[in-house]
Amino acid sequence: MPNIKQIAKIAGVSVSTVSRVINHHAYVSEDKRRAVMEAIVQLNYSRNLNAVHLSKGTTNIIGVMVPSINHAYFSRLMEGISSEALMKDYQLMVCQTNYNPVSEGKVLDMLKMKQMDGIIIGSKTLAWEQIEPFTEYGPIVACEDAGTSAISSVYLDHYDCFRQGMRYLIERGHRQIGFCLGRADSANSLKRRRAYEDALAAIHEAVREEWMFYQCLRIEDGLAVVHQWLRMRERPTALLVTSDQVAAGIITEARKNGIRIPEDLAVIGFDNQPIAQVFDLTTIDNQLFEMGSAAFQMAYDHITKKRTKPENRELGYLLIERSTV
Amino acid sequence: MPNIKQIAKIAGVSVSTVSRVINHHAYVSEDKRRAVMEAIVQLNYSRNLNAVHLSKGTTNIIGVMVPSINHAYFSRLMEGISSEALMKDYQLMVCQTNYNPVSEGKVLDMLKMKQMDGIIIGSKTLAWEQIEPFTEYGPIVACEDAGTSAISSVYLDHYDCFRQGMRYLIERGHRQIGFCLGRADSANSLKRRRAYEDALAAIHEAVREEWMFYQCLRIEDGLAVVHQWLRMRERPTALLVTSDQVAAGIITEARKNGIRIPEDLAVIGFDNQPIAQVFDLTTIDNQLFEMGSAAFQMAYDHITKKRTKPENRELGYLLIERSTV
DNA sequence: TTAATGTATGAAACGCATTTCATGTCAAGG
DNA sequence: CCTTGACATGAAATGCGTTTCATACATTAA
Repeated sequence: MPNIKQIAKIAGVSVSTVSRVINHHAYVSEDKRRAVMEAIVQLNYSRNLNAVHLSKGTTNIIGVMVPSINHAYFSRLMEGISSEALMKDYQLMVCQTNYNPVSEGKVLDMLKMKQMDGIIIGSKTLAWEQIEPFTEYGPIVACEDAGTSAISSVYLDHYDCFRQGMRYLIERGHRQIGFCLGRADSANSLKRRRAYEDALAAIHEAVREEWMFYQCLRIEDGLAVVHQWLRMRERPTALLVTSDQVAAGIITEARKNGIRIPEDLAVIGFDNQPIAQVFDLTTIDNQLFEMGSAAFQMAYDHITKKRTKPENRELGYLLIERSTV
Repeated sequence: MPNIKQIAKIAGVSVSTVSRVINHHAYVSEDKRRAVMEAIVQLNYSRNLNAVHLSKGTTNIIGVMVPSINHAYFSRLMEGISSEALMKDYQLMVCQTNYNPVSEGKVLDMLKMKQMDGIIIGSKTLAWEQIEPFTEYGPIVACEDAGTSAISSVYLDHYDCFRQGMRYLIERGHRQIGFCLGRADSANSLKRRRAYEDALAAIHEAVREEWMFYQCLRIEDGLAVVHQWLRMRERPTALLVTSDQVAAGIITEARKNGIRIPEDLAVIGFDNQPIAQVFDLTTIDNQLFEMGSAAFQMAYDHITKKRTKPENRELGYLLIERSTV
């Protein structure tokens, strides 16, 4: 593989001049520029990016930490990140962690080892305090509320959001309400559960453990929810489901079992994914794509403007009224 | 940021010894090893991976070229790649191309510039001849039939596969059969169309342009198919749909319009994604996950064993009988 | 006892491009 | 005619870890 030195020799110039030509610096005479260009073509030369990265101290790579690559939520989020990264000529290093703390730690280490200029956290299991020290090595932007930590974040208020979903259901006469969440102990889930309990308290309804479904992450998880629902003596008349896919699974299985939507069971989804439109699903749009692109922009700004203090940006959400409530 | 030199100084050894300790080489006395380890902890040292990459000439990074990050097909494929990469301690650089030849070229360039050790092509628009020259810089594995080119590949016989779908429908009495494909001019689509035409010819049925739907990529694309179907005077009684998502969209919209599945319209999907299970959709499982992991393994083998001749591996497929035919 | 091995360690070369600093030329302004 | 700034170019330092080569001592086999 030819290097800059060989180009310099063939073109009859110094390596500095070659570098200037490659990087479009000013102050290179037309003759030499042409000579260099010709040498580059002649030797079929390409820069060794590892040398560039080492020399510059940056890589134009952003790490993306997600528990799973194959999940509608993260796919949409990554699409937002990617679209922005593409425009800024940044590459994405997608790191699947499976919520494994060791894997998550490895991603953080890669930032320290200068393999990437910054990290966007889609979701994680490590505590903020364990992540915080790494902000020293580059911007870390979380796509969830990072609270008072020194981590930047783009997020939405899931308490509010859930409250609004509850309000919407209650206004339409529902009092028997259940929910479907993902990880039981995640910060978001805890907030949602609190919103749920507060909303029920406000209408003097008791909280029932059996109406709370956890580990609802994928479309197929909707089936079990319906089967459990069918076995209950007292059933919720509405479900707040934090994933359109799960909601779609519920609706499909419900219809198969003769359950009318929304008469027998009202459903509100989350994310406003394409599947929600197809199912004519009432859902809360939480702007995942925008969250992804905002997260990238934030990381990018910190890298290029060398900002250090964390930034927090709250995004809005929007209840989309369709036919499942 | 501390470097290996400072560690060496503090530990009272040479940089070679530090490197040996870090890389777990033999022949380092216990005293020095400990001294080095202590210095590393003391200075909170981490290697600069860019220097490592430059020095070693490899990066342990595999590039993944996909048109879209947010698409069930590629998500599943990438999941397969990722699971294998995780085990081998490789990182994934996911490059979204939007089928833009310029973007695709950039990915290939990154291989040449040693930013990655190999490339897995999920799908592309460039011609094989344009890709071939880059195999010189590292293994390129395509997740589609690379024909007689010098590109390695993991693929399945989409002609056969489509023929089998057609046979299944014909055996069940269908003669009016249509299909839904993605890109009209992709190699796979052409093969499928050929299989379709051959199958119809075998039962002496004419080919009808209006029963061929293209650009069917996402769940929402199923709606338009149904609406067109409704407007036809003569309708196909069965559709071969090369995506479970699209099939699910079709089924959902069909049911909404009172079309009975499979009585009025039989549907076969492709991929055997979770959504197919939920919809109890008859589908052809083409082992996307396995394709992804096989592709990674192939790339990995070429990197580590420095093989050069291309390899081609055909995977099987399996028709999953469910209730939509 | 000698030759051959194994263990241990450091100096220096190597991978490659960027960037600062120094130097030099030439034209415009005073 | 001299100063100043724009233009042009190269030498050398810099970023950092890996690896080869040379060296030296301690064993072990012959």
